[in-house]
Amino acid sequence: MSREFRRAMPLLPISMVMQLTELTARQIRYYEEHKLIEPARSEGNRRMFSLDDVDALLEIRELLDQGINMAGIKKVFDMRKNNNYVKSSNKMAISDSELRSILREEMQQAQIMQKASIRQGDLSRFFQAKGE
DNA sequence: GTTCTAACA
DNA sequence: TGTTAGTA
Repeated sequence: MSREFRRAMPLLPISMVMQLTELTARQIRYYEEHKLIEPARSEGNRRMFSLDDVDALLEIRELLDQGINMAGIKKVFDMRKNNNYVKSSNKMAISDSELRSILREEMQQAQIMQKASIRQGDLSRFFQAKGE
């Protein structure tokens, strides 16, 4: 119980988190707006991040690198919350089945809006992988 | 000097 | 998202 307590303990200023995650302050604050993380606040209203926050941020960046957008990332996080994700040994940022699930919905939405929403990350490979 | 919010490019 | 303005 002590370990988890410390992981949730707010102690890092945004500058540290920026270096640890390679994310800009703008992005970190933006993700907070979208409830992907909820850092504590110091008396001076300064954000105080816990190791859990950094962990979440690292995963967000992981998904970002894979070409997933905010909407997709939100879905992944919601899925974890609802499915009560395995948090002990599973360090995978995201499973293939999950990824495809997200991607499928993204594709449908993109078609509906007649506007590609996630073309940046060469997502086609996840759908052509059948023949491979 | 660092971080915050808000807002505009 | 980047960046900037005006603060705390």
